[in-house]
Order: sequence, then structure tokens, then C-alpha cells
Amino acid sequence: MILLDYRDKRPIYEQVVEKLEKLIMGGALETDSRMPSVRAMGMDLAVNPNTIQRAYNQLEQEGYLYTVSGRGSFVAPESEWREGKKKKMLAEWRLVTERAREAGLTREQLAGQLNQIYEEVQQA
Amino acid sequence: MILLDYRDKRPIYEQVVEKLEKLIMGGALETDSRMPSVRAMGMDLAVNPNTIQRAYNQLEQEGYLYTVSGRGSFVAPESEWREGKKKKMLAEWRLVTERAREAGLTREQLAGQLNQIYEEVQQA
Amino acid sequence: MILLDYRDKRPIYEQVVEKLEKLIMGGALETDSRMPSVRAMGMDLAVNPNTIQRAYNQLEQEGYLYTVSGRGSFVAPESEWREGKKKKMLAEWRLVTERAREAGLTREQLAGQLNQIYEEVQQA
Amino acid sequence: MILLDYRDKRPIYEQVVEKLEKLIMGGALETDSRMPSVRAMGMDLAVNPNTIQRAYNQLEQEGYLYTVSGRGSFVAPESEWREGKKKKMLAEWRLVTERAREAGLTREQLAGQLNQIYEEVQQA
DNA sequence: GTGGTCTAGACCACG
DNA sequence: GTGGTCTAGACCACC
Repeated sequence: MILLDYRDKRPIYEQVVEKLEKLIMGGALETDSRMPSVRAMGMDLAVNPNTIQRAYNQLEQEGYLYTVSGRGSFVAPESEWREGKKKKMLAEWRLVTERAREAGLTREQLAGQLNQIYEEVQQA
Repeated sequence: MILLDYRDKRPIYEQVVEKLEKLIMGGALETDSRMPSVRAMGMDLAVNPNTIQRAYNQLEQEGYLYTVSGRGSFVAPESEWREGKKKKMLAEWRLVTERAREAGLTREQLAGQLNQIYEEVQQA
Repeated sequence: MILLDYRDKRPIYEQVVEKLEKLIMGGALETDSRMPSVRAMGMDLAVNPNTIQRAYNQLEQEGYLYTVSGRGSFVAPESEWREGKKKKMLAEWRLVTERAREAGLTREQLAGQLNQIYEEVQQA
Repeated sequence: MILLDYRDKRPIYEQVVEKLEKLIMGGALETDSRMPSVRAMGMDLAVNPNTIQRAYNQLEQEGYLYTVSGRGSFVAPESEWREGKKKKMLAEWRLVTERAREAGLTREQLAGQLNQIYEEVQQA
């Protein structure tokens, strides 16, 4: 389900967060369904449960999960995180785009890439 | 000239690298002009000279500076780094744009932002 | 395993890099096997851990190692460095050969040496 | 006559040595002709006379020059340095060739390059 | 425990 | 004085 890349420079918990974010965003995990316990997922990924706990905490903070004491963590409804995520992504995208412009990339080049990226998914 | 943000989680030397990259890319530093000595800039930023040296080393590796031992570090001509930088930026920009698409941002939204970012600079 | 030559004018970290390059190139270190920690190898060679870290960093940059913060450094698969190394070596070899020609060495002399060098290893 | 590359990592005096070696080896400087004084050549290259002195010293040690106290430095006859130079070059060439072999370059590749390098000069 | 960063202070070659 | 290297010792995040 999740594959870790140990050669990645980022901490493990961040990779777990990223993968789970994608799964939730992509609709692969149903709203209000129960997430595996930190211990179970820790076993599964051959990783310390603390690391999973940390990932869950961050996901909860970002609105992807909600926790019921003593019951576990559950997938939050899209409304909880959709807008926040969009805002964050847009801010990051603007930053990177500005740096791209400073590096000498033209508007035309980026516009071309943009079309390409959105067409790829259209075909799929 | 350079302001450090000690609350930033990135290492100091990386912040220095980033700021100097921008200055050089923006043409603020003339080709072949001498950079401040590692000691001088260390004093200036209230930072250990070794930290500055690390930044200078990275900048040299990326082609922004060239160093003459015992004489100082100098700004490299644009031809040394321009193409490499463009390639790296384009790759990064594609990654972020793909993630933006996955987060639900539409092509129209991004295209609008793109125009806005490039118009800003046109006015300046 | 590694012997340092303190009379050598090259920096220690470079000597370490060179020796480890040879070990990895020669296949003496298995892919994905863990390198000694910087502290351990520092103790071993009676050298500051920072010096070893510098060597590891350079090896990582050249593609011989990959590092997982908090876990250790590991031997990268051959595919990571083989081609780059070949190119660099060929360039260096051409330079030295041209200088040998200028010094008056004949093509026949060098060709003879060449055969000798490659036969040595054939016997082994 | 001599062009210094300030971006070269090697010390200046070494560059001067190298260039003068080539000139003498190539026969551009007549045997027993007088070299410019260290002061004159220092002026010429916009370099400290000490640096030139150091280069002359090394050239003398390698047999390319001989010094007559109070008269100056003179170009030594070829017999003085030819054999020593060949030996040194051959040793260096063997080292680099062995490293090339270790890096995975084949005998055929190097033999091909060898022919190419010697043919270039034949045409000239 | 690991690697990553930083500091303070030292010595060296070079020019 | 400059960059380059090295040491000893410190603190941090991650696991």
C-alpha cells in the first residue's frame, strides 16, 4: 500500500504523511473509515510506531484525519481539508513560479508545460 | 545586504546560498567582482567564517562563483550557471505544478496566476 | 582497512574519499551495505568525525553513497556512479596522455605499457 | 607569451612552471639563452617577483634552467632534463592508466584514444 | 545511536 | 590577509 524510500532526504514521517495525503485526496480512503492503528501500520512499514503517530498527528492538524479517544483515527470528510490544501498549494506554486521566472524561464515555456501537465491527466 | 532568519529551519549556510544566488541571478553582482572574504561576511552576519565558507563552496560547485585560494572568491560569468539553473528550476516547477493539479487547482486558475506573476515584473 | 599518509600533501578527507572510491569500485563493499558511522570511522583512523563526514558528503555527491539521516550511510548501486566515473576518467587519461606525448614518449612505448597494465590484472 | 588562468585551482607559480616547461620542451627557448629576470617577468605577468623566483627555483631543480650567480637564469640543454622528464611522465601515465582500468575502461577504448591522440599531432 | 549543523580556535600555503 | 583544512566540543532532529 505504501512504499517508503529510505534514500529520500526527508524524514520518514513526512513521507508517510505525503502518501496518506495523496490516498485521501484521491478518494482511495473512504470518509469516516477507520485508519489502521499506529502499531499495525508501524509493523506493516517496518517502522517505529512513534513515527506513524507523528504522521497521524500532522494529518489530523491538517484536517485529513480526526481522532476519537480510545477508538482510533478516522478519515475526515473532504470539506475539512479541501480549501486549506488548495490555499497552501497555491501559495507554494506562486513561490516556485516566481523563482522560475527569476531563473529566466519565459511565460511561454511555463504555459506550454502547464498545458502538457493537464493534458496528461485528461487522457488517463 | 543579507538578512538571516534564525527561526527558519533550514541551515544558515543554505539561506546564505539562496540569497546570494538571487543577487547573482538578478545581476546585482558584477561578473568577476570580488565577494567579501569569508571572515568579513562572517563578521557582517554574526556567523562563523566556516559557515560562510560552506556557502561559498556550494555556490562555486553550482557555478555561481569561482575561488582563487589566497585571493578571494569572485562572481562567475552568467554562462557558467544559466543553463543548469534553468533545467533544475523547470524540473522543480513541473513537480509542484503536478501536485497543485492533484490538490484540485484548475488549469485556468494557474494560468491566471501565471499571467499575474509575469505582469508584475513587466511593470517594474 | 584504510591507511592514511600524513606526509601526503592532499587533505585527509580526500585521501579517505579516494580509498573508499576504490573499495566501492572494486566491489569490495556490497550494494546497500552500511558504512561505518562517521564517529566510528573517525575513531578508527584517529581523525575527527567531521573530517569523515566531509568525505562521506563528497562520496554521496559523486553517487557512491546514499545517506539516511539518523540511520547511516550506505553503498549505492553501481548504476549510480559507473557512467559518470568513466567519463571523468577518460577525460583525465586523455590529458595525461597528451602531456606524455609532448614529453617525448612514443606511441609504441605507451601501447606496450598499456598491454602490460591490462595483462597484470588478467593473471589475477 | 604566457597567459595565467586565475580560476585555476593550482598555485600561480605552478602554472608558470608548467608553461615554461612546455616552451622549453617545445624548443621555443634556445639552449643557453638568458631568461627574463624575475622582476621583469613579474611585471609582465602582473605577479609578485617571489612567485616567479619560486617557479625558476623549481625549474632549476628539474634541470630545465641553470643559474649563474649575479648573471641570471639560463635555459639548460635538453640532455639535462629529457630523461628525467620522460621517467616522471611515464610513472604518472601508468598510475592514471591503472585508475582508468579500475574505473572500467577497456584496453580497446584506451588503445583507440591513444591512436587518435598521436594522429592529431601527425597532421599538424 | 545516527547524521547534520554550527562555533571557536588553530595551522598551513599562497601571494 | 585570504581561502583551505582540521580539531574539539556542542546542540538538534530523527528513529
